[in-house]
Amino acid sequence: MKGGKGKGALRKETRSALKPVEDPKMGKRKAALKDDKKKVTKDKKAKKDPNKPKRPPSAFFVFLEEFRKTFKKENPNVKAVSAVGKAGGEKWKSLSAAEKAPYEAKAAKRKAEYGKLMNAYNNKQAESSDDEDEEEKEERSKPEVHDEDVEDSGQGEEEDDEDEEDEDEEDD
DNA sequence: ATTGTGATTGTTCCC
DNA sequence: GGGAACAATCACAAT
Repeated sequence: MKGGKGKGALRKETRSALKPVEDPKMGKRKAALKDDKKKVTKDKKAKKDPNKPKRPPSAFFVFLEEFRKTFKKENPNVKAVSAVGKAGGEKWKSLSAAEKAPYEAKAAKRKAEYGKLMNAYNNKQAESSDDEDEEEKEERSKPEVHDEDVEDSGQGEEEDDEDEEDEDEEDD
C-alpha cells in the first residue's frame, strides 16, 4: 500500500477532470502547483540539454499508452487526461504481476536503451564541460548495460522471446 | 502560436 | 539512501 493517498496527490477529487476545464481555479495554474507538485515545466533557468535523453516510459506508462486508447475509445466523451490517469492507475494496481510482466519487460528494454543514451549524454556533457581539463572522469556512474542484452541490430521491435519463465502468480 | 496544466505511477538521477 | 523531478497524453486557457 504505500499509504495510498499519503502523498495527497489528489487534493481535489477528480471532479474537475470529468468535466471540461471550466474551473475558475484554473486561474492559479502554476501558482498552486508549487505547493503540491513541483513544477515540472522548465523554469526560466531552462538548462539546455539538447542531448539529454528523455526518460523511458515506465511499465505503468507503457500500460497507460494502451489503456489510454481503450479508455478513450470507450469514453470518447472524456477528454481529461486526469480521468485516464486515475482510471489507469486503478487498473494498473488491479493487474497481477504476471500481467504487468510484459509491461515491465518492455520498460526494462527501454531502460537498457536509455542507459546507452545516458552514456553518450554523459560523454557529451563531459566534453562540453567548461573545464576541459576534466576530459574524462571515468564515466560517471553510468548504469550498467549488459552487452549481451543489447541488441543493436537484429531484433526489431517485436521480439517474442518468451523464454522467460513463467511465474504463474496467481494471487489468491 | 505557444506553453502550461491537470493526474496517474514508476523510474531514474543527483547528492 | 532518500528526495525530487520528470516521463505521455488531450484539450483548453492564458499570455
